[in-house]
Amino acid sequence: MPEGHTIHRLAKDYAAAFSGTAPRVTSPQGKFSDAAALLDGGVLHGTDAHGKHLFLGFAGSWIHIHLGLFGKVDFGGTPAPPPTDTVRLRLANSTSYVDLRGPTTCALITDGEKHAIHGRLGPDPLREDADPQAAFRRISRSRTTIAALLMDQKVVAGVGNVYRAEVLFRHGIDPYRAGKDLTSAEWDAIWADLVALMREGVRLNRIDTVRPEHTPEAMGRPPRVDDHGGEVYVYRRANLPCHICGSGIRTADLAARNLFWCPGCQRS
DNA sequence: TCCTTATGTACAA
DNA sequence: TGTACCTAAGGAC
Repeated sequence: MPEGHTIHRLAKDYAAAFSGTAPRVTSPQGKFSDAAALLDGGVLHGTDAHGKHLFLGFAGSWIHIHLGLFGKVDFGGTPAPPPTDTVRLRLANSTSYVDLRGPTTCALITDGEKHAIHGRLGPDPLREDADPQAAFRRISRSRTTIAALLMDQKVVAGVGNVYRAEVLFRHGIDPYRAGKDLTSAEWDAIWADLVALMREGVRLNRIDTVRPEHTPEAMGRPPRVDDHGGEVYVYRRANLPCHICGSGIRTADLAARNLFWCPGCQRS
């Protein structure tokens, strides 16, 4: 689940259920018990998200959450069921509960530490304060592939393996092209597309990247939903025919992640 | 019941 | 570049 759109959606959902209330804060699994005891009964004043980092605001401190590859969050109404022994953090008030499992990070941090995290992250297409030119300055100076640069959170924050593969497909760009060979106009178009795709991702809580004219329905094929919840052009479609040109979708290891692209549609 | 895999990151060598 | 970390689902036996 967790690319940037998931985290921004979680920030909204945590705020809707708990902002302005003083939830019970517990750590059934135990790894966050000391901090939970400090926060228990304090008011959650708001939430924030930058890239894949989620922040829950309490007086004088923040809970910093990063889901990593496995982290999951589940919301529910009262009465909350007994927590299972993998729940790292539970918030519960008179109407809702939310459980966090398997995060890479769940830590209590100061304002200053939060500020430092923002400082090391690149612009986030889902944040109003984002400066896409800051990303282009790094990209246009780099010999690294555009596929790797899009996954580098210091360059752009919030893009993960699905949006990376899909946005490069939508712009017909070979994932192995060097960042320095990307034109300013190409970057502007990619950025605008990421903003639109990721906003839609927050709204629908899933990743859909296929244009209306390319859906199976529009192309006279049987309806199909990919097993990650949305509909995509190339992500995890290795060896299947491209929706547009019919070429077999290719896959390769790039920086320990699976890269997917269409050799017919992404030639340069 | 075991093995693989996953939309991620950090750190060691 | 490799490895460690965190969890759960699905598939092979």
